[in-house]
Amino acid sequence: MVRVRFAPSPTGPLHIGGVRTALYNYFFAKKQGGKLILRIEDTDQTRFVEGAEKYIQESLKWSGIHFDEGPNIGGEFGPYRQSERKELYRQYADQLIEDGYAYYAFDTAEELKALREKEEAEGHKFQYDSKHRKDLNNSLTLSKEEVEKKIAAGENFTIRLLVPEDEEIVFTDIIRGEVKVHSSNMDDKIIFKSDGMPTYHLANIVDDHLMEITHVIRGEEWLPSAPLHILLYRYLGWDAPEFAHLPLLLKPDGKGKLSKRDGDRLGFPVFPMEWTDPQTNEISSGYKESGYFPEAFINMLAFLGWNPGDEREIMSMDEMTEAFSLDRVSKSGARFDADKAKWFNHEYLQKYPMEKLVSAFKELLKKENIEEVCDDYIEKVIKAIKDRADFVEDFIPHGLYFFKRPESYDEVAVKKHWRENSVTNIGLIAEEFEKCEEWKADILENIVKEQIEKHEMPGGKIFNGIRILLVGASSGPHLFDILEILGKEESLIRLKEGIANIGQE
RNA sequence: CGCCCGUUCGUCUAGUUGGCCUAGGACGCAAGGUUUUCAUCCUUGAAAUCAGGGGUUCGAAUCCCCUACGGGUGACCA
Repeated sequence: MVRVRFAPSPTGPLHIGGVRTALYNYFFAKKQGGKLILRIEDTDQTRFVEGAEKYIQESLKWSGIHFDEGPNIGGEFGPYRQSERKELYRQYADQLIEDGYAYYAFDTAEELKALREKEEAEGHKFQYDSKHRKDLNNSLTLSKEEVEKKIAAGENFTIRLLVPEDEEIVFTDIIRGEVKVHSSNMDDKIIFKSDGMPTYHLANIVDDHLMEITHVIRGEEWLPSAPLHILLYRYLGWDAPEFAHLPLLLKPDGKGKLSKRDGDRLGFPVFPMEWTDPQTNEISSGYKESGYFPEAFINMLAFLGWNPGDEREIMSMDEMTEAFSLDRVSKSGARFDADKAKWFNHEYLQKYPMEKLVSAFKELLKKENIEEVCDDYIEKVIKAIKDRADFVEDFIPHGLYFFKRPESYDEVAVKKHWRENSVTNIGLIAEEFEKCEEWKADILENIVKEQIEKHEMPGGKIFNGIRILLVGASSGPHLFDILEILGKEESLIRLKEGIANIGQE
């Protein structure tokens, strides 16, 4: 049975790169009939952010990524918050010390910082590794008695992994193939902090093992520490899971991975939902609030680094799950494209259930103080305008005139299309409209065309003139569809009022 | 700077067992059409000498090596 996990740290809002990682884990688990676990990695108390965990859970839920186990869900392998598993980790660190794979280190953070700065000033780099550990303050250099004394005296200590001096660490990444790192390039990472908490590295390995995780699918930024994790599994005597390191999501412009700042700078959301920073009250926009459908958002995100291998692009969660495979994930980072994101939403909007669109549009109209419009009418309007909308919110700029007579007429359009004889010509057409018994688009079209021919009117100016009177601008769907939807009475009022208004100018 | 990972149209990518690739699709862009608008729709087009250079081979985007460039990482953070 395949078991995978998504393990975010609640240090702020989850950004879309994280959502994508969760998504691929979800696809992988569902495809294999396995389980998806949510684990909160909150071993750093200093970076705790109020509301972040709740935000993460809600965002994932909105995105349609559902977990089989996790905090607030439960499961046999809980608790699923590392802060609640605190007591578990120490024994494994102790076991590593006993087996000679780890050691106590008494150097303070300040001492190490000073050392690092001094070495760097001289042009060297400092690493707590096989070269330096014998000169530092730890249980490898101190006598057993001294170590015991220090610990008994309550002196702060950390536990570091004893990395072998000369060994090639090799592992296979599902996406990248064989990855090799020489141990001489690795440092003796702290696995247990002086505050009594494990570091990510230890907690991660212990939990993945205890929770019987079979595949670790995470971002590429973890690739450099994977050899360390391999070592940890080996020293603890456990089988390592398989690894897959996902390519990063890059900034739309320039260089580097997508970051929090990019969204506001370039005008698109970097987060699934809106987030208010509890410290600064700074607001970061979200896909949800920007009008994206979760289905479109997820579809767009999935295609940043993966594709089904055929030419499908619009795919449901189920279709993508069915088609998903880790060996179809690309190796290189994907640059986020805001235009394509909009396109995805546009495609979903076209197929969205009409009754949902109607109620969403109704909400928007309410804000414009337009109420008590029947659903039938709203539906007709949506059908006429939705193909040119990317978001439900676009219905307002594209369709408000169906509910509200124009209060002014676009100057540029009037100048371009309104002629002195427009008053007479459109007046004639309006008279013919009065006689019309069956108010249908094609019939109205015939009436207009007959009149144009009969009186040798300039066609383009007539069409556009009528459009301006009805809409207030020279845009919108087919003219005769507008007339039909508006209905005879309203159309005639707009024509007459409009002729009076513009004609006087 | 060290180590690791990567490099096909502006962007996302197809191409994964070398020949069907004079490199395909999508977004975006441009032009034309829908003898009326338009932010829709349709058609067409421009757009990658497959980072560069060496090999291997009858044949390489696909295999190997080098270089360049890009990215990640280098905390008692995850």
